[in-house]
Amino acid sequence: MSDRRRKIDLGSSDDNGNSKRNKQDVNPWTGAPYSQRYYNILEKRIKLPVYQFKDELIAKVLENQSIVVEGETGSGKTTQIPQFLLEAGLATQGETCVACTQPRRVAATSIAQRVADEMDVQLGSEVGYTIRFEDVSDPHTTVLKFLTDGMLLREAMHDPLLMRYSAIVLDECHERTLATDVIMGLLMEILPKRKKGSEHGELKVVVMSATLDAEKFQEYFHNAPLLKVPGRTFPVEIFYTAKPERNYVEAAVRTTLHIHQCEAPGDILVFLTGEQEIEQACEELREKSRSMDAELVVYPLYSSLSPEQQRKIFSEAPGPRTPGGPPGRKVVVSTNIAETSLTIDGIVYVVDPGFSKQKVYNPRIRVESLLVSPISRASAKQRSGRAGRTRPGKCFRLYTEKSFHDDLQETTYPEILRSKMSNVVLTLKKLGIDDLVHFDFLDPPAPETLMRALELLNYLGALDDEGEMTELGYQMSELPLDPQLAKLILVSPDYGCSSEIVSIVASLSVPQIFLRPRESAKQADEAKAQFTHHESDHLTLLRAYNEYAMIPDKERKQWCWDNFISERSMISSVNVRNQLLGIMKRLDIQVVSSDIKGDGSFSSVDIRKALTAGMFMQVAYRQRSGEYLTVKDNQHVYIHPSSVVNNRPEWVIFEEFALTTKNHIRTVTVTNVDWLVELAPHYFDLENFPKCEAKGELEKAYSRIAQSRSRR
DNA sequence: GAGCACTGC
Repeated sequence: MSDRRRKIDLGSSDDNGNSKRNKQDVNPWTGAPYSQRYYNILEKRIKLPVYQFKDELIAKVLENQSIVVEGETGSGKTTQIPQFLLEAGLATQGETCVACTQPRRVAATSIAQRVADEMDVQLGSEVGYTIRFEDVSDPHTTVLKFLTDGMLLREAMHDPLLMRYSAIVLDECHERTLATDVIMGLLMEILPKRKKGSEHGELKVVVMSATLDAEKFQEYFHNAPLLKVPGRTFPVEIFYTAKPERNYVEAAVRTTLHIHQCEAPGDILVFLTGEQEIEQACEELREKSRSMDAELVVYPLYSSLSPEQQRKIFSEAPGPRTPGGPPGRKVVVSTNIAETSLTIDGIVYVVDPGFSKQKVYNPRIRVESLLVSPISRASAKQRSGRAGRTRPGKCFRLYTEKSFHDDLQETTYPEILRSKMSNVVLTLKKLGIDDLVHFDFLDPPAPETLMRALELLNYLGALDDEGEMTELGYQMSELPLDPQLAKLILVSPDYGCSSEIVSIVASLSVPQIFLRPRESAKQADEAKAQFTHHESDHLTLLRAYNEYAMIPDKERKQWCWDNFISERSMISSVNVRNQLLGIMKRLDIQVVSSDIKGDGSFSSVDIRKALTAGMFMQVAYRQRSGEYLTVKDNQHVYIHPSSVVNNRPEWVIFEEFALTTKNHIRTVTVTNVDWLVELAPHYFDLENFPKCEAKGELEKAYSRIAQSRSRR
């Protein structure tokens, strides 16, 4: 063992962590001597649990094409393992580099910065990152690159064997994001083509996961060896309720107040499922704690809060109300965002009612929706872990121990089993995967879900009847959008309004632009009324976008505030629009506008026609009874009350089908039956059409068109 | 007449 170790250990310090000032004091990547800061950080790095496993990891990586690393929080795996791969000699400056994927952008950027510091190099030169809108890396010098999993997938579309990489570290695999799952499937195709000694050179893969799934990953990667790295966290004592709770919000409030009164000092984190629930619980907590001896400061936390509101959760807990009195306490009431994306140090108590909102997909009616569902045991463990980051903590689970073991699933259903596949299928087709049925997914989606995706892509013209990708399909795959929106962009020049359509599409790809805080709902509605175009929510969005774009930069913040418009969303829609324009230029798609006067005016008819040409699969028709039915699927739907379209038109196209108390269609635009049969006759082919009132109207439209043609 | 968990390109 020791012999082999010496050969591969290229370490820059001895085993005691004492860096000897010798020739190894020169940074091999830059040729410059190491700074004092490097040695200071090195001392801490050596103490990380993962450091003990450095030689073992390097040996395993050199011997195997894939390995699995199971490491708990606090092990240091994310920052150290990519560096160990560099020490193993896997990267060659200017030729190949090591990639490390992250599910979230902030993680990719902040870890890159940390590792650049540890390696004593400039961020963007030897160590870099790539996320959407931002590439801080250099093909000539970068040897280690952090990137989002979605970004690696994009890169693969133009580099199908991932030739620029010699090793790929997939981090946070246990989260099973859609992109991570697709990349893993893709690696199953790539790895046999990039074995040791092959013409393309070897590609190494390190799959990193926080426990639980390690065996499944090992088996999937053809019995890859496992390296287990312990974490470094504090013990968390778990409590269960004796009986099931009927109302979990009420139980969460009660438990929190109980902790506040009876437990030693330390902050509390409460998990609930959504904004409304959280605001309600916060109000009750404030109300009921007012008369208590110790102060309780309550912060809500969910993603649609502004960054400054989110930052408040990091403020210190308050002191005693009166000198010598009991110290105050902080409680954060949060969605799942605090389970993975946001870490709050100093949490000692966690209250876990055991629910979260999860996306579900119903392929039969082609609808994705959010459902409050029980969490998995893995999630429950992750939540309780949030109590032990700085010292020993306690977690109060508001369900019985029996329920934890018998009712909860082991792990959360991976996203790939809960999503529409249309975008994934388009991407895989672009990557040259022809046989989707036999594509080696870790968890294969339901065949019906894949069928739905193929059907949609065929109707959109992205795939021909043999399932081969068309020229249009190639262009669609280049656009980072859902296939329908991509199609919409590609047809829009035919209607002379691609400039407007890009603005609309950009506005649709960001979170809600029109804000409506409960306490000022009326003012918000009045503000939105200025932008209203009665035939269309899409055109209402366009008006808001156009006005925003015409305002000088320094007035925009105030304008957003005055008009109840989300500044964050507006800024990101401008970014998205610019990215889309860049891709359109590359694809040679014309940018034309119906705004002849240049004052932000537009042609409603042309734009609504373009929308109809792109979104013909999402149409609803008003029955004589007054109810709307979706065309073909015959689902009862209601126009969402937030829509500006309130005169109950006969035909509408819609962006989104939201299942809540009722089946709502949101973001709708008035269309008409003549356009439908003119623009999408292949979809409205009456031979394969369920009998319904809409069918009669379509028949009439077809004969009208036939008559006018014969008259001509 | 309303309730969009969270990411990502």
